[in-house]
Amino acid sequence: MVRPGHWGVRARVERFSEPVLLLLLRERPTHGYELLEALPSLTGETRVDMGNLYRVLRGLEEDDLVTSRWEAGEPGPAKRTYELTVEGRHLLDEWAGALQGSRARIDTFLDRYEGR
Amino acid sequence: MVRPGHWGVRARVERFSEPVLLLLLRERPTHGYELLEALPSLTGETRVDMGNLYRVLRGLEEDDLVTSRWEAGEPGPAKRTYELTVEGRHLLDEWAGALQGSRARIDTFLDRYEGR
DNA sequence: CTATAACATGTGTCTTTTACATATAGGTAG
DNA sequence: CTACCTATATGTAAAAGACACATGTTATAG
Repeated sequence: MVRPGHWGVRARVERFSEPVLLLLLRERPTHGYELLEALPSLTGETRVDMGNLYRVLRGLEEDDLVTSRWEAGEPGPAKRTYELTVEGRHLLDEWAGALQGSRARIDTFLDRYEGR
Repeated sequence: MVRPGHWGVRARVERFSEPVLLLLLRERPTHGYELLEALPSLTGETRVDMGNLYRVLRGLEEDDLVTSRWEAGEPGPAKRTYELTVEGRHLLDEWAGALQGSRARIDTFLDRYEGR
């Protein structure tokens, strides 16, 4: 991030992929690789780290925020399909509220920035 | 963060204290402790880590984004007053642009969230 | 005059989060 | 057979953040 003489600036929300995953899973059950491809359009990142993505998904499952099942009968490698639970839905709601607060703080910053 | 059975949700922008510092310093030269007290109103955090704050300030100075001088002649402990440089001003501009993008992504997320 | 508190700047270190690299395996196209 | 895409996963390093403590100045309360 800090290359000599240059401070890269990205302004990302911490752990933003988590609420994005929950949102995508609220729309329909989805498997990891498909989520991996859908994430960039929402996160704005060119690529998403797959290793961490799968870890987040299993972490969510450990806390019963999602459930998973192996998808059988389809061609290609086995897919683990994730589905949002009621608790997961609640967490998404919490994230939405927190993100509204985050947006408000960014607005405050930008208003003050544009003040001159 | 992950207490058993509860996923805390904070939705903070990564390294947000950095652009906030730059913004405050654009308004006027300020010393560390004063910045420490001014930060919470802009970051939304109840408290700001002083250790990391001073480290960020010295990091900014290393890259010539701010300059500092010891304030003499005043009562009380010596104060190191920081002042924004032209490069620092440019970095602030970069942050402002990046934060606009960040806000746009949050808006996209919330629109899709409120979609049902 | 002494203890306490507020001001002010800093270091040390652990945990959490993110980044980068690699492993494994089924299926398809050339 | 080889290369590539799909799909899931582990190992580990680096960056960012959290928590604890050290040091010195000055003002105020007892």
